[in-house]
Amino acid sequence: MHRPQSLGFLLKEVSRRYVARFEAQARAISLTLMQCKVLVHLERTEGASQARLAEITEVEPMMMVRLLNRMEGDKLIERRSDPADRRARKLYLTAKAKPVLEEIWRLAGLVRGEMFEAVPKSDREVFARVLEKAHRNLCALERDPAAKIGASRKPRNRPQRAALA
Amino acid sequence: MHRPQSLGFLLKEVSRRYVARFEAQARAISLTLMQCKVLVHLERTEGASQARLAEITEVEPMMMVRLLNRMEGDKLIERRSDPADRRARKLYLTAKAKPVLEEIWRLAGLVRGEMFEAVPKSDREVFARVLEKAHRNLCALERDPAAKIGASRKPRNRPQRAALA
DNA sequence: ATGATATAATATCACTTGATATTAAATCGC
DNA sequence: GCGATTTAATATCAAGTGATATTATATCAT
Repeated sequence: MHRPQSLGFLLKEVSRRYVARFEAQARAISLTLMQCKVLVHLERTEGASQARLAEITEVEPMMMVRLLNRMEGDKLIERRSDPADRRARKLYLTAKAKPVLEEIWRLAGLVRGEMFEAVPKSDREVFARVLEKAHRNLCALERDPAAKIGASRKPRNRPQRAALA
Repeated sequence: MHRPQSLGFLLKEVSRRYVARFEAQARAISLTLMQCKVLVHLERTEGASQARLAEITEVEPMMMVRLLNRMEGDKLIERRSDPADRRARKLYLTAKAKPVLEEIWRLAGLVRGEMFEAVPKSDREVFARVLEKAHRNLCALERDPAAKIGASRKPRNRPQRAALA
């Protein structure tokens, strides 16, 4: 247990455990981390369309539809039709969402504290800066067609059907 | 784009993009990151059972079955029955796996370099240390029943079926 | 030794997630 | 203005993933 491993494997593992921990704590408000993320971003962009919010939160549009369906049912958000674009729906938080947002921030701080237990402040700051830089680097690679990558399909985990050829 | 956000949200996002980038590069060898992780760990524990390898790699046993089914079909690993325990199957790398492992390490280094582009070495080291500490902290929380967490189910993203009551 | 319990591997099923298709309405080129 | 293209939201379907059940075998307590 705890043996050092490739940084990439570790990064994925820490992320997975962080999400699990956050969601364990967030069960009291019955929200997933993604739902919380959407609420947090929506607070700063009320009136945005689903497409805009999907872009900001880096969530697939179809996933956004599902998250919003759920949260609309929970009366946390409202979809109002946009008079300027009859395709779009403008998004708003409900009054019920306000205290939920406070709780989200409380939980975020709580779990961050648990994760960084015994990590000095200066190290946390370096960590945050590196993480932000890594994010920018990876985003740039995604947009940039520079790094040549083959065009084949993503590999599967399950055994492929035995090729009958 | 790139606006600062909660560290937890960011962590998940960076992890997701790292995995996507790694797997884009790994398409040439038709392996997912999880498959690579299993191979890497298996190299150091040849002869281990599936349960043992699942434990080491922090992969669910059922997922391990599926990964191994796939990789056995690809002739990267072998399952041999254990004479000392007729339930278990001991795992071994095939000759075909050796060059694949070298390629995995090459890709891991490549993508790490891309991710940490323009990040000074000392910051990378701090980042790695903090990540390892965060991992240990989160692992401890999982085992430890200390932090009281409710017993309800994980919330769903999809709208729950309208309760007919 | 023998029944009770635990463990290894796997099957099954339900739920999640991602890719693609669909539909309606906007915008663009002319 | 009008057809071609793009975009917003959503539906549909296939594949991934996790929880639990299953089966065979091992271990433990007596």
